[in-house]
Amino acid sequence: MQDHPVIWMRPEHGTRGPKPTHSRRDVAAAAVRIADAEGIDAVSMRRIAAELGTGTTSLYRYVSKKDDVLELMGDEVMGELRGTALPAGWRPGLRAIAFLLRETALRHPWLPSLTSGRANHGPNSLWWTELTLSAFDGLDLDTDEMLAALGTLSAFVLGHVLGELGDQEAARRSGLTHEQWMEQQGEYGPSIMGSGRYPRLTRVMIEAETPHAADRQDRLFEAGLERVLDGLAAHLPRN
Amino acid sequence: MQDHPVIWMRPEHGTRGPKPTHSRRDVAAAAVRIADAEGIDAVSMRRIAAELGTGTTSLYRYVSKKDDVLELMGDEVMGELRGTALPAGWRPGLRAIAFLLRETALRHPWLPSLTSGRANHGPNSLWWTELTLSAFDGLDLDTDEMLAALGTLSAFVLGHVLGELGDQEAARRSGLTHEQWMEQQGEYGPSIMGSGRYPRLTRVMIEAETPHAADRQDRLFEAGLERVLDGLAAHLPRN
DNA sequence: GCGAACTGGGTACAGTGTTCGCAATATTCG
DNA sequence: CGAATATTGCGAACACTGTACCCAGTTCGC
Repeated sequence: MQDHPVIWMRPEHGTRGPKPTHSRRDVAAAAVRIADAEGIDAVSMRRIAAELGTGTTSLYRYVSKKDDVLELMGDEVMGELRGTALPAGWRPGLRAIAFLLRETALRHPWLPSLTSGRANHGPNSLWWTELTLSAFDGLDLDTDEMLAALGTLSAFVLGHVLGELGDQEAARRSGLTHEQWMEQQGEYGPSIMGSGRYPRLTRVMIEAETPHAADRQDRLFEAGLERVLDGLAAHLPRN
Repeated sequence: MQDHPVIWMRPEHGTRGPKPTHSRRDVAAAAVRIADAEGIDAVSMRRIAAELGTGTTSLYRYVSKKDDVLELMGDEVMGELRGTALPAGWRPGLRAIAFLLRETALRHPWLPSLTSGRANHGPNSLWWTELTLSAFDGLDLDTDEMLAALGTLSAFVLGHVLGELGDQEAARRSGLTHEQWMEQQGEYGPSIMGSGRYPRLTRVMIEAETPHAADRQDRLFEAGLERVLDGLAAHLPRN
């Protein structure tokens, strides 16, 4: 009989031997600290161990594979949302959910690409799921309708945030001005703007105003969110 | 004067020495083949070189870092869409775009997590961008409005597909029945369903019908997509 | 023909996740 | 109280990874 593959089903530690020096939360917190400061690629088992002042392979007493650490990290970050409450009404509730998710993602830019898709089953994540479901309290909706609405909303949020973070990284990795960006954009410099092969793209590159504005992504997110909520509204009760 | 950091701006090869044995497309195609068959983690420089029957470090004649290979892979896959045309009208056009993107992603499950966010500037990707922009032909829309609409749409598609693929992988990695899934779901087996701490989640786990249906994700995608399009419709011309 | 530019590829290095084994330690049982 | 047993910390070792460096061989422009 081997251990359960899901970390949350394994007891954190036995009752027999010496007390462990650290906890899973210590490991998670250390990993989050490293990822926030130096990026997700800096998170290695050796680096975490160094941060905790312990031996590298000692980590495998708390975790059975590196993926478990990532799972712990995801749930650790969701813990930051503990204590928040949702406003009344499904629309304000969903809006709040979307903003909270985006803020959390921007605070920990490594998070979305980490958990993208895969659901986390840690206690904080379960709590968060429970909270999001509470946005529909009192509407007596079909379970499937709720899941569909939440799925659509969080798909948009995840997708938007990934795009936003991708832009941030691209911009940071090669601090370019708008002109340089336009210059190097294409296949072969002139051939994109001049060749006439991409007339619409050329026009967009010339006319687009939004890339200049600092709050561009804020506005894009808000606008997109309202449209998604509009779309959901047609299939949900008035309230 | 060093080489340009963006691969598409570097000439594929010089004019002076011996003709290269392979091309960038060969490298890209080999990498795509490996990723399709064995997953993205199997794509290593040594593995690609073996697939091509060449020396490992010879690849660095075609590419200056592994990230370039990933960029090539992304553009290679977008080439599959060459030759498709969009139906008339913005709504059918956007719908077709969404379906094409999803189908491509499902055909190459490693793609979304690879390019998630970062824009690809290869020729095929530029062509695809041009095509998506053509969905708004004849509406004389503001550039920023077009970008906002396209951004919202593709955020939803990306987010949905990532979730769908995450589910697929989770299901495959531990072929569980619905009951087993429910059993092992929570923090500590009984404590999630029984503790009363997650009443809404408990209800969802019991009632949810969708996880059983084979075409569940198809229907979720279509439903979500229509809602997003509904939301966009409110801010776009009738046609 | 000669030199410059270019390609193929072997070697080497620093890093990675993870397995195994062993000494030290705490708890439980006889 | 021992003795058996479970558990922890951790060093050594292994099979990988990306890639910098070097050099020999090839081909083009002059």
